[in-house]
Amino acid sequence: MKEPTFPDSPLADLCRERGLKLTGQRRTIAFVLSDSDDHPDVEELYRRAVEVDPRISIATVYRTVRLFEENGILQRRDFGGGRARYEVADGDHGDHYHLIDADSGKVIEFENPELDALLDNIVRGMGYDLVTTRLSVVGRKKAKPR
Amino acid sequence: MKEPTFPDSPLADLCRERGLKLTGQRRTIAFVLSDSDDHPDVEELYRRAVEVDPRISIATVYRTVRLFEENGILQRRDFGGGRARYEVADGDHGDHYHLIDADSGKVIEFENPELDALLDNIVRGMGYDLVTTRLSVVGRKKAKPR
DNA sequence: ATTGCAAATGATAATCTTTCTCATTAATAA
DNA sequence: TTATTAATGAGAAAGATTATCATTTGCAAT
Ligand SMILES: [Mn+2]
Ligand SMILES: [Mn+2]
Ligand SMILES: [Zn+2]
Ligand SMILES: [Zn+2]
Repeated sequence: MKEPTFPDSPLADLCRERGLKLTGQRRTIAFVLSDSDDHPDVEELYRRAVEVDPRISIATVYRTVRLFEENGILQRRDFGGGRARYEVADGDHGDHYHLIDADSGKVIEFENPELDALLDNIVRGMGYDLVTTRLSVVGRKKAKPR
Repeated sequence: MKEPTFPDSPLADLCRERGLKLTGQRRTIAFVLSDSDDHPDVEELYRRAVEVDPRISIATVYRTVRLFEENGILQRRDFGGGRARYEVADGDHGDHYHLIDADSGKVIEFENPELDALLDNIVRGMGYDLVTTRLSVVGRKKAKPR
């Protein structure tokens, strides 16, 4: 029974700070997430987690992403493939949006303070406070103008 | 066998124009859709369709919304309740966005040319042509300032 | 108006993602 | 170290959507 050994990730610390029980599986999933800079779905997270510690079930991955999301540790994204995708909340960079390449499916992140402000103003103008923005744009690469 | 009788809807005409076979069921679903000004999901469309003509199955509603969407007659929306919702493409009003009331779930439509332009510019600035914008904002009604 | 045929439909099975159940295991605090 | 309480694993169940296939129907050509 070889316990996998790896350092506690920033997310594992966050988990502890929120008073959540830090189990081996959560430590593993937190490690995998901290190590990712893309937007994996649950199946992909499971694949990565199993590589770190085979003693993990997909049910636990589902449970853990839900728990982390409820605690503001993870953000759930919907890029329209039928499965939820996840990324660390407030990673290095702050709030951001996503551009999806129509042909390759590649996800490109971007920030835009003007967009932040405009959305906030629009919603305020309608008598509401902005709670969540769900925005992704699909684009097709322009042919280089010769 | 009483055939339900109702006029051909604008969507039924569109269906014919695209060369799609205009079956009784499609005529009914088109009628129901033309008659709706909200964002029904498939179950709700089925309920409304059955009221017009009981000889219809939910499988056909699923097939028809897919067909209509593939042919640009309908737009599919995702407001995050797990089921797809539909509305007529290019109805009376042009492109628009959706504000969802966080407490009631009510969907409020809005247009904003400045937002249209900004998104277009952002995407273009990243070397892409804008194909689709998927945007909905969740907001909470502001307490009236006393 | 009839006929023929490809396409659509109804009923239901299958699929896919996510959640639930429950017996077993493990994390934390005393 | 032990006791307690929550988490886990494996698989069943749920919910939405698509697929299957025998039967029906729209419609174009007679
Ligand atoms: Mn920003
Ligand atoms: Mn979705
Ligand atoms: Zn991102
Ligand atoms: Zn709308």
